[in-house]
Amino acid sequence: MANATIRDVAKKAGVGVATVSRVLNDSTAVSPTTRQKVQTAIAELNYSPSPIARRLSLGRTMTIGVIAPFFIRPSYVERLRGVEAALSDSEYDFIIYNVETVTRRNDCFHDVPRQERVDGLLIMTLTPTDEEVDYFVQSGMPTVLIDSRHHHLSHVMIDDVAGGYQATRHLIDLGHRKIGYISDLLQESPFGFRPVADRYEGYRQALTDAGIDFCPEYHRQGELSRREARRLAQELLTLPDPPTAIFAYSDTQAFGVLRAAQDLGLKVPEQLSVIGYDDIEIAEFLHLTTVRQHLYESGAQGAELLLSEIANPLSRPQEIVLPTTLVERDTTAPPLLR
Amino acid sequence: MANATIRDVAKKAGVGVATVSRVLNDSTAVSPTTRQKVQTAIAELNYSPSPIARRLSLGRTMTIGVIAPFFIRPSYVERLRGVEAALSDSEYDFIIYNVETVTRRNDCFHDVPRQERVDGLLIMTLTPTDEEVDYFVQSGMPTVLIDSRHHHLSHVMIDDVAGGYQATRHLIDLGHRKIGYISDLLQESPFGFRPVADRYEGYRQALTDAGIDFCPEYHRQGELSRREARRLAQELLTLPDPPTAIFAYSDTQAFGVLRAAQDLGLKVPEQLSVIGYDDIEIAEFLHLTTVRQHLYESGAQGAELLLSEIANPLSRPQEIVLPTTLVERDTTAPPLLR
DNA sequence: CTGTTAGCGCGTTCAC
DNA sequence: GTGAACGCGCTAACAG
Repeated sequence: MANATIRDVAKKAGVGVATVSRVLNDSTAVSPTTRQKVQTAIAELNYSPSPIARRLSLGRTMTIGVIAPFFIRPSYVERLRGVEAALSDSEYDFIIYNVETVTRRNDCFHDVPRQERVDGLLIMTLTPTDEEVDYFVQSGMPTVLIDSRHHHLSHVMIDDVAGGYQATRHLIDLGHRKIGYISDLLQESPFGFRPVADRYEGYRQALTDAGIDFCPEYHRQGELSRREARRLAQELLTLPDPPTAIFAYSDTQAFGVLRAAQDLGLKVPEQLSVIGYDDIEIAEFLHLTTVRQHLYESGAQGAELLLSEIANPLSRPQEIVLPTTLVERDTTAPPLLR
Repeated sequence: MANATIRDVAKKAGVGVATVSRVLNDSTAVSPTTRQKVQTAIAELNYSPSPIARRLSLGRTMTIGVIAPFFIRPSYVERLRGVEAALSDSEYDFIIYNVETVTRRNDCFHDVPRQERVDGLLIMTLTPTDEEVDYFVQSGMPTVLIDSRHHHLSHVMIDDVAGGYQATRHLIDLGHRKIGYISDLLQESPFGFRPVADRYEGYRQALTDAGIDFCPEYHRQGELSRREARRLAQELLTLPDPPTAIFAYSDTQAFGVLRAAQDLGLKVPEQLSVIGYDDIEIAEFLHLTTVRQHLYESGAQGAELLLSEIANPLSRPQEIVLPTTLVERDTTAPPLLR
């Protein structure tokens, strides 16, 4: 009973293979009676068409490739979930290319398009160079960027400038004037992460709009980890004139800040306000005020964008910008009066 | 420059397609000079064989399916990471089938094997029924279970009985006699999760071995969520004779217990010891004593088991049992003396 | 409406 | 050693 082919079905139903193919893809009209015959034959043989043969014949792989540094940060899982949901309704499978090194990144960008393994590419956070984008375009590979941006490619962005602004603004509205910012490394992001520069820009802008001078000493950068953030926060908080509030680039880093405050015996939010970014699951548990990104949506919308691009290859690059949401919890409050 | 085929290469090198195929798969001996010709032709044409055509011809899909409720619990991501690592060295791709409902579970179990989409199946935590296992076997589909068990299928298990025992034993060794257990729903696990029953068994066994009577009142079950665990812990802690220590089925639930203690003004670990299970990332941050599972390894070893099973279909089912590790942090201590 | 036939790109017998 | 021809299972013209 292993595997019936379309020919077996055709024979059993007493029709030609093309007819079977027709009822399978209901492309052309088929007379109700023959359709019926074919369908019962299919049922009796427990027939299921071979996707591989179908793909070869169609010249399409019916799968899309998702390239991302998935396992480095919790936020990717949420995005992936959105992708999965959007794709599970379609005929497309997806295969994951996990990137944890620059070498691997380059390999993926170079090999995946030419290997005819996928009909489209979904790239998360990683930003391809102009050269690489040209390569994608020339290969005729539909490509959508999520959480990254390029003018030749459709992309769905989270408005990180606005998010950074929103976080900073919240602190300002509470009355803070001395606002520290602990961010990911701005300069040497080997993968070229957009959000790092964007959130920083939002921070600066909010300061400027409120007439607050930017104090370089209040901006610390370090590897995205709790430990490093804790160290940086410690530096910040032991300054002669320490900030009364700290905005962290990510929730993970915000937790490091919280820890530093705890180490120094500073009460949050009374003596120090802390705001994070991402709204990962634990954030709620720890009552962290943060900025929520709509990660699931970004994945889902990116996948749908790609699907439509595959269906309609000539379309112009589209841009979707997703907003962020301020989630007020218990780690921010007005500063103590002097 | 889109896509050269094997025929183009053959023509350019002035040989037959079979020869090209031979150097591609270095199956049969090819004279060094012709091999050289072919290889330069391949390089000049930037040729890359079509995986799809290859698969059709080979009759193998070169992809394996991974079925799991991935996005429900953080621990699956770690397992998946192990799978990815093991598979990225091989020629196999993998497709994720995410299961969030019982319907979806049944669809996956039924459809995936017959659709000739995959050469092998990796099933995480979900336990197929005997009937379903028969179906897999009859379909000739190599299948490996991770974190689940069946005598007809190879599987890699985490020794949850030992883990439950270990957690409970740790509490006992500290001097506790009144030990509560907050678990996932034991009865109506629609997916048939093994670990639920196993950890419970470990808990009971440790109690018995220490000569402590099992107190049904101390065992509470509820949906695996922080909120529900918090509610259950509250019940436990407001008992006339409350437990001095609580073992939680998962770290997530342990956090709910911690919260309940906080609500009631109970100091941890002085007035209440809490131990979790999983050692998810936040556990370290919150200094939770817990039992670590080797999740990454379970994924990696499962994938390798499957690969070897695909290569050698006649092999007998194998069983791999991975140990657990007690991670002592700051939420457990001896009980207060009366 | 429906059957026949020619590919899709590659592996693989078979003769040479 | 090497090339020609067939087949994997399906779709898409092209005739009827």
